[in-house]
Amino acid sequence: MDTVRISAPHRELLDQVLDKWSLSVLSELCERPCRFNELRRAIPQVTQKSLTATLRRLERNGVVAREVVSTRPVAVSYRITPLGKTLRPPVDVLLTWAADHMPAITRAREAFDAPGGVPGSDRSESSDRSESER
Amino acid sequence: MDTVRISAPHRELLDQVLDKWSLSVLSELCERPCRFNELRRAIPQVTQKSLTATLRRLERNGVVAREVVSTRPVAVSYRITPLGKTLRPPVDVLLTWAADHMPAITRAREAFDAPGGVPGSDRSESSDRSESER
DNA sequence: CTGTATCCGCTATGATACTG
DNA sequence: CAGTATCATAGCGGATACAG
Repeated sequence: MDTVRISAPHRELLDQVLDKWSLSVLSELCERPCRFNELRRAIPQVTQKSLTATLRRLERNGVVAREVVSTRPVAVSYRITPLGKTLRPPVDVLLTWAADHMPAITRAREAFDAPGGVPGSDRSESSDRSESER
Repeated sequence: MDTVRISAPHRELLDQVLDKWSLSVLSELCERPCRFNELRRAIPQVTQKSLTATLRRLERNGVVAREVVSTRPVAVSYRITPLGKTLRPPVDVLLTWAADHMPAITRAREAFDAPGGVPGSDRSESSDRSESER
């Protein structure tokens, strides 16, 4: 009844901000401003290309700011913006959720991926699940 | 300074639960259990294939339950699980954030995508910034 | 009704090389 | 250091056909 009903624009927005690497980057920049390569080191799995793309997207959405220092060689620093900071609590809530329920999720996955030995875990017919769950 | 530091497993988990259609589906199932085609109607943009995939993934992660009623033709009902319900507050916070900051984001995007007429909006050199980080 | 199976094109992503 | 350019590949989403 309550709960904000999701709309297309909302989904699109969250797609931009909560994509594959955004959370990691945001989480990192919330701690301190970072240079490009600092971010790479902090998030080893991301490729240069994807990191660049992510930073651009975040910059475009106004949550991250890019600063170029004209030294030689140039130094570029990324930092969270005020708007970006407002994203912190929601993200934090999310990460907390993830941390809290990780075990349950893992269990659910294992049950689902069950080697087939477990009866009742079958995904076909089962007129109704009156079975004493859990 | 604190903020939960994101880890690979967390990111992977959120990728599964917060993907393109998950929020829409979850948001729908939070309201009431739904049949497959009810969901399709509720989320017109999703294709059958993607909806199936999304439901499977959510089911695997234990946030959605699938119930098959052996009528003829069969009826399948999806509902949110207790675990799935715990996802509600975080998601709600997120959607609220999106709603609240949508205007700011839109403005940021327009500034970024600037037709090139606006000086200073250029993404290259901006020599200032004395620099001294940590 | 509720899917599974295919083909297909687009995009995202990774690996690698090159530039200012 | 901080990217851009390019190529190759993987996976997703769309459309369509078919099945229990």
